[in-house]
Amino acid sequence: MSNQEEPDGCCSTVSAAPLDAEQAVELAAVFKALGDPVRLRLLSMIASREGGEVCVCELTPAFELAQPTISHHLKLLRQAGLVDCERRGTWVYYWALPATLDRLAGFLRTPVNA
Amino acid sequence: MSNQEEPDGCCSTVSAAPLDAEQAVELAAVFKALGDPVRLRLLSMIASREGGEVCVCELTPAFELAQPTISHHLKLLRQAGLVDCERRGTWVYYWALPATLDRLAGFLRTPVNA
DNA sequence: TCGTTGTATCGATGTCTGTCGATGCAACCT
DNA sequence: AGGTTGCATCGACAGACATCGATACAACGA
Repeated sequence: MSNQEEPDGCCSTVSAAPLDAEQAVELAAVFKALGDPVRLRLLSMIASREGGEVCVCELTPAFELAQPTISHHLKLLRQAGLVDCERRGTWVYYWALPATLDRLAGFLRTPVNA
Repeated sequence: MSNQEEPDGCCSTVSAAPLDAEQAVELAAVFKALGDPVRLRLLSMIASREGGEVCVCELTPAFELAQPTISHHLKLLRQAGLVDCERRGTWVYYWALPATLDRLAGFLRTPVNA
């Protein structure tokens, strides 16, 4: 099989071939989730945590924003497939989904001989 | 010097350390430019072009959108540092700026032993 | 110089988004 | 059971954004 672009579009890159409309909608939705400073900081705080998990009770006080606002941003990150969460007793823990990050990174990476 | 994070923040990654507010604003602005399907397709059409340059006259008819709308999206891509352009006679040519793409890709790339 | 073509800018408009206070739900503690 | 705490959802509102038609500007050709 060709190694330039997968038939199902799983490995296309920005500089390999023009994006079709459907793929563009999917990818843009994820990039849109990264297009806010608060969400970018939230994702970074989650992804850089040693144990891989962060309690919401640590994320909320890190911003000068109301608690519903942080919850809203976390929801958008979750809907974008960038993080996932689980309730454990009283607290809710979030962790990053590296597969989505790597997918975006692979899409943006330009060929070395560009 | 440490190779984990540069002191000026030029090489920080999402999973290396929590992003400070200022860096988050800068990066989010670029991601926001990618958070639209039309802009993502425009960038892909420009970055994947063999000669590296695309005439606007080729980009506009590829969408079912009015000409000012395409011009607006190209302006946003330019302001984000993702593309640049030059007028050459009657036509205007756009090309991608791989440095910005690579910066974003590097930011998103998670460590191999994550 | 005048008309034509390619592209950008302007102004308006409908929709989306970030933010908040109020409220609801889940889990814990006494 | 009742009170408390952590987090999500709801409804509202101001600001931002995508889109368009109209228009302006730049370059070319006759």
